[in-house]
Amino acid sequence: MLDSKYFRSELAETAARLATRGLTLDVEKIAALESQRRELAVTTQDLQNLRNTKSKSIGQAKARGEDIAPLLAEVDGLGVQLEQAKTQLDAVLAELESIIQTIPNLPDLSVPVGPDETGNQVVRQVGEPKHFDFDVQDHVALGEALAGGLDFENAVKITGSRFVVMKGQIAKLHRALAQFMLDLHTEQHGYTEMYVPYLVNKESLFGTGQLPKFSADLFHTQPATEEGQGLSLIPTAEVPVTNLARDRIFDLAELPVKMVAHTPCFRSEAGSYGRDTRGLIRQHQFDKVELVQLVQPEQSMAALEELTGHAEKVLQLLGLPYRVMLLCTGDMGFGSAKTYDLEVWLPAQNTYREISSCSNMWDFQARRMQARYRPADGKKPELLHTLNGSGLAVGRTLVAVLENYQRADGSIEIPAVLQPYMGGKTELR
RNA sequence: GGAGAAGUGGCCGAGAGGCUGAAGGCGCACCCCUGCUAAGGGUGUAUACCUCAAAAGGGUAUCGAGGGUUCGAAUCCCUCCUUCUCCGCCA
Repeated sequence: MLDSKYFRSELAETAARLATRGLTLDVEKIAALESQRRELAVTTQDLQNLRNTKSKSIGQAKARGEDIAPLLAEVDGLGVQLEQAKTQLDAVLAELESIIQTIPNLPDLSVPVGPDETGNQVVRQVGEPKHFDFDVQDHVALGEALAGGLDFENAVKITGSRFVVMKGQIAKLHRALAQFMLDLHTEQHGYTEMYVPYLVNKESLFGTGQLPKFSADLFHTQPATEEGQGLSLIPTAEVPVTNLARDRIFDLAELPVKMVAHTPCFRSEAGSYGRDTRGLIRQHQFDKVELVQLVQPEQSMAALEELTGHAEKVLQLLGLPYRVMLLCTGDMGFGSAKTYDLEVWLPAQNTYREISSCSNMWDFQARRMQARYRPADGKKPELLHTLNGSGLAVGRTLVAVLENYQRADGSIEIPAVLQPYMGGKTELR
């Protein structure tokens, strides 16, 4: 959520910056609501003040044993006036809230302006796409041919489309990838491993920005038990992990907080049917290792570079060619001020595909969550900055490993860093 | 799931319709005293918003959450949430 003070005082500037994201603000309407709010707030507070003062004098008069009837007469009607003012104020506040809650974050000034993904910039390209002297197969063909592999048919039977069953050595490779990532981030990059709930409440979804606007992208439980009522499956570990900071005030010494969690992610992807229907790329359920950092504001941009580097390290160690994209204003997510996407080379698609998205959310989520830190003893708490990034999406990493490490006979070489996690095995066949 | 008890500031803990944004203690910060240390004394110590050019000052809200009663609610009533104890069930 944007800072309402800044929002109201720099309405034109805000509107201009949001326009780069393709969003048109109804500036006049907002300004009108804002001045109404101001007026009604003052009226309400004045009435409350009057009521409090009168009530106090009634109390005092009563204590002295005086007749309070005339005082009560004075107060008569005050309650009704107050209630009216308050009702009006609440209505205006609710309208303003609903507007500001659905406004995305302001892009950082270093973000290129562009309409959609065509405006993204390649920041760097690491590793060279490997040359294959045979016809490459895609991960579906490779995975289904392996003994103990990817099984899409049975997933359809037991659940539906866009789910997968993994069996045997592929299931193990999938697990190995997640273990490898977790170990790397905890042992080399200083993150604390977290195990978190996969079902979250509305407050959490509001905190990270999924609600109220993106309810349709989520799976909501239609609960069999009362306990489950109103909970939703997490679309990313970012939700539970970042919300650990909700309603908290951190000491400066505690920052930065760096957390990593491996969780399944559930997305209904309502608008995306027809895209990537084949294979593991776009699933309703997938595993992801998520990095989250809570930092003081001055350090968030440096932290974004660091966090992106941590995600890149996974690709480097796996020997997967990739490139880093700086997303333009038109392609960024709702809460992000600046986002780098990592795109891994997929030989079968002959292109780079997103495998990680690393974002600096600035104070956008922190404001929704009231996640703060105390800059110094005795100083007022300030909003901290939150960052998150995939490190990496496990399913897509599996795709990348299968496709990039395939051999002419359909067997798969296991990258060296994964072999310890595979009981020393060097290949799948 | 059944039966009880409880949720107050950074923490502990009083308060049981008005004089309570909240006694007292601990902790913390600053100051004084003490040649060090220990002990002692003093002052201060929530958050958000509004008003004000800023500061000072003033105002409003907040005692788990939301409603209600009342001129007035931390205090009374209702609903919900959470925690604890005992029983049951379970991984």
